[in-house]
Amino acid sequence: MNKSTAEFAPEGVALLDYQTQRLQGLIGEMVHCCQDRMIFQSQKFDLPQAELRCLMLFGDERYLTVKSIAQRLEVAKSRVTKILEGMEARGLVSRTDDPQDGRIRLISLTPEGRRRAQAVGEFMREIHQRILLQFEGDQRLEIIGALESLRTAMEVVKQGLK
Amino acid sequence: MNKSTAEFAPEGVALLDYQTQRLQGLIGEMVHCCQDRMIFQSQKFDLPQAELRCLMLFGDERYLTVKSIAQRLEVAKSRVTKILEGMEARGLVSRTDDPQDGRIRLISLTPEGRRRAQAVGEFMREIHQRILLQFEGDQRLEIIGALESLRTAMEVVKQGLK
DNA sequence: GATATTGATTAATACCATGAACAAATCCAC
DNA sequence: GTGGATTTGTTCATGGTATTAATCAATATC
Repeated sequence: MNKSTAEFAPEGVALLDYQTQRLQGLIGEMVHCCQDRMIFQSQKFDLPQAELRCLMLFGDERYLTVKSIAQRLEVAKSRVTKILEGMEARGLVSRTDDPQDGRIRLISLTPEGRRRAQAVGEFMREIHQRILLQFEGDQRLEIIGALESLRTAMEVVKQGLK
Repeated sequence: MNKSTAEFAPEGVALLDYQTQRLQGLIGEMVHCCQDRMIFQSQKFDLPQAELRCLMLFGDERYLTVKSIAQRLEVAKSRVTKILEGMEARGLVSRTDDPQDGRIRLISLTPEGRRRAQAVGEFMREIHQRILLQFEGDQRLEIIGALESLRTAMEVVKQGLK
């Protein structure tokens, strides 16, 4: 690093502190931006955030159980019961009893639920594509690469917490 | 791009779709990681997330008002009243009447509040420094640069939504 | 067949957040 | 300076998010 730029680009410990603060700020802004987007989505599709998240779990899978939904959303089963209550009231999911196992309730999307899920998925894809399209091909690779490294580093630190 | 790697690195529209999905996934993982960290912090410092966020608003400033806190936290004033109620019960803030303007309540951190704020700030700095320290100097610059570009691109797209 | 386990629901509790209605203080215009 | 508008903060009703403990029915295990 060029020593003549010391006034603007700190060195040594000062540099690390500076970069740490910068990283903290940038991550905070990104997260904040994503949260705003989720609120926007929730309003645009007129669904509580939790129901939206639940809606997007049914990728190819025809049926899910309360337990599997709870695991994927990382919430308690009782929370899922509440969420499904709302979604059923909106006609997005239907519950049927498993003929093989009477304890299990099979949750599936209604046609309306599938339509909504597809619309939301398309919207999310659109958003992220628009972000990417602001960059040239090479820069896209760089950014994705950097993000991947960062994500891994963050998970490592998170594991260290536990 | 080398055509012989087409099986693993898609081209053209397929490449864009692939990168879009990748970006979406990575951003999602990062946000999720941050949210987990906030839950961890909340437990570690035995404070609700909203109170933690509020605690960190008092940087140098001696006094804040309910209104200014509401603006910074981007929540309704009535929410701030509730948050401060909790913080006061924990002995983190004190409210005094403004001698100049009887409508205004001046909110300030108690010594205990300042201690807590400092501890939380130190913890956050530590976390982000640990993330950075997993990279070499050059890579740190790259990642921060990429993150900055990405942040800006995300804000641009967000503005386009509105 | 008695007991343990599993899957789902219910109820109690707590946190996050908003909007409407309100009271008190201040501002401002005349 | 009095009267109306604005500003500041609180209270209240409501709704979304999420957990834990208790419970119940069905299944699995022995």
